[in-house]
Amino acid sequence: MRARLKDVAERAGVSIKTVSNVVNGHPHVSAVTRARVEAAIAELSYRPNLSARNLRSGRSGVVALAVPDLDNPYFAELATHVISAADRRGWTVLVDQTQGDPGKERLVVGGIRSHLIDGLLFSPLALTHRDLAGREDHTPMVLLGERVGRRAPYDHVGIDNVAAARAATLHLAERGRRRIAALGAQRAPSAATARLRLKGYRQALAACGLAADPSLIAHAPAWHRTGGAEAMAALLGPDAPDAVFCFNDALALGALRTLLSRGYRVPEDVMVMGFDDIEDGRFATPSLSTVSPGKALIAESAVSLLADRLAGATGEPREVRVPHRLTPRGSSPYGEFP
Amino acid sequence: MRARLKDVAERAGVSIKTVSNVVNGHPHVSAVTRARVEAAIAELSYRPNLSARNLRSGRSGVVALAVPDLDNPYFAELATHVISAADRRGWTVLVDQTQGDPGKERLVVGGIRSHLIDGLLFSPLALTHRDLAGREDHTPMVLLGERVGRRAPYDHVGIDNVAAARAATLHLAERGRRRIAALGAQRAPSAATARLRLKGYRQALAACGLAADPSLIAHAPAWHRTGGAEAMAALLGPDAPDAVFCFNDALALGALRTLLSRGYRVPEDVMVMGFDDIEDGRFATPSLSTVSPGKALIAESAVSLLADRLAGATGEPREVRVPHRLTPRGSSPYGEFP
DNA sequence: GGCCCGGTTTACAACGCTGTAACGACTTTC
DNA sequence: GAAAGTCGTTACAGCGTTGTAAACCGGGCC
Repeated sequence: MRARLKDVAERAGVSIKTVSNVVNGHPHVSAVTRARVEAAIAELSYRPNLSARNLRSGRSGVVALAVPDLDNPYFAELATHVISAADRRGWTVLVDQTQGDPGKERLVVGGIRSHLIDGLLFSPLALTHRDLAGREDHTPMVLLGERVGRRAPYDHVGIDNVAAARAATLHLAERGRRRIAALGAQRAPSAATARLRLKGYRQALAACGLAADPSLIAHAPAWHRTGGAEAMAALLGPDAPDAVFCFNDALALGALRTLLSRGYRVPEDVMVMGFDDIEDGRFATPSLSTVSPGKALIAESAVSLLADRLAGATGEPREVRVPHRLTPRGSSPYGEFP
Repeated sequence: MRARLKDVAERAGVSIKTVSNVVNGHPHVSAVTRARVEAAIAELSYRPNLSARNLRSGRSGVVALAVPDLDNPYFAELATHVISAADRRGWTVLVDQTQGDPGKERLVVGGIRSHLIDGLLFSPLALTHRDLAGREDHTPMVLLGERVGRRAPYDHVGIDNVAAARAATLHLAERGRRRIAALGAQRAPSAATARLRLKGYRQALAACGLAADPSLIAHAPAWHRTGGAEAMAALLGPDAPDAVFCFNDALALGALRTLLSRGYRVPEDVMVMGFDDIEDGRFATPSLSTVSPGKALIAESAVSLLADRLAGATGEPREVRVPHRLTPRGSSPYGEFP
């Protein structure tokens, strides 16, 4: 059987509480006693029982990260950063996959694991502010990605999607492209990110005096490669675009594949721009231009906001805007084309 | 404050234990009482305190999954399957990233979270059987990937790497290639997977009567895209290979990039074969031929083995070999080339 | 009517830990 | 030399839950 405080105490010839004090690094323990206790701890290879500690203290040292899907490289990369940031604070991360399913998302915010976790980092996909408004669980929560409703009383970390999408579109226009398509529009009421990126795209067109041709807007119900490949196919034809701004990198990689397999040259015939800066894009051929959202900083900010709440901060919900960066690569290069 | 059993009991006018019985679905609770208790539970939106339950029962319902890095698409995809498989059994998954660091790996198997988790699924990278042999923690553990040492007393799930590598190499030889390179060899004593795949490669060459040219074996200290790109560059030159078997898909995608950017045609000049069947490979141009290791089945088997141990199974360590499949795609197609 | 039996409900203790308060021994201060 | 403080250590209670064992209650049987 595993050793308990009691066993260590008996072995060291002190009281249980003294062992507890040593374990927790309390002051007012004499050097001699401390040494004896530490020896006993080592001999029995004692480890604190976290369940008991949690029960007593109400804290578990575990935070949950709920994302749609770790298959998605963006979330996988975000998760590594969150785990690192949490680790730096001595926390462990428990990962929930919601699959973007409203039911599962509701379970997560409803506190399905509430007694196990101290806080929740949640990247919602399907839930609207309505769902969050009625939240009964009181575990601190920080929202990642798009803000869900203007009034949701939760800390939020995200980027300025409108500005980023505008910059990405302008980047294509600056390279002389006139028929710039947008790929990844969505109709669902919860698709806030898609709406904002489309808005930025339209602002950029307007700023350049380019007409907003509705046939250049391609919808994609899900933002993965297959959807990008299909949506790109729908854009091609007699009036094919000369550039396409995809609302994320997965869509862009799918689009790239369709373009190349149909004999289009990238970037010469069609420039491609993504969003997210996932590792794969860097190694595509040609390498994928993209918007880099600073994932490490997003993760760090989110964990930091949560840390404040766990430390008892009660003020107004805070809004963190993490800066983004345009990262031009081979699919939209500077310079001349033949 | 959050409701406890006691609060529900008072509201329903019964004892604490009766509420506990209802919550746990015990028999011998009258329909009337059950209904009253359930109403009270709903009104107070009671949720069991998992810490207390764990303390009492010694079970947490949490299993840990320790992988080198979620950034790596192979592990990200594996993680999604593990999380799903665990979810089906009502378990939650806590993810640890070891970064392939021996120190962190040792912490994980040493039981750093032992009181928090019921079991451990561990995909070792750096640890050898020596490290595992002295394991003191008694949390059930199942090893994923390469077997660490022949005698480690742990259940293990993996694929037949030698056979898979042999099949992949033969596949290239069958398409008429004679100078087939291997990319991803490693010298570290812990690099069991690399050794086995190299062995399969050599067996295939021998079976075809092809000479084993040492200059065709490229080393890569880490199996990511950058390493693949660099190793591929080292293989090129006057005696460039006409096919390359990469020990995983990330290496292959890096190699692909080097080949294309240097003007080689794939598959005409050089065929490329990967290993792992990650999503990215499917969307590369050309799409990447690979070995599919059945990740869903690996995850399911591992969770199932762990479930048996948690249920008290004590027999000999079990060895599960999950079948693999050769998945030819554009980078090594059937048919003729100009 | 008393007794036993089965289903239903309950009191109690314990899981391992830590905050509180109090204790004893020793030092400092007037 | 007595009072006041300081330091190191301890006893105790309680966090919310569940297993155990015992109490309770009504119906069927002798």
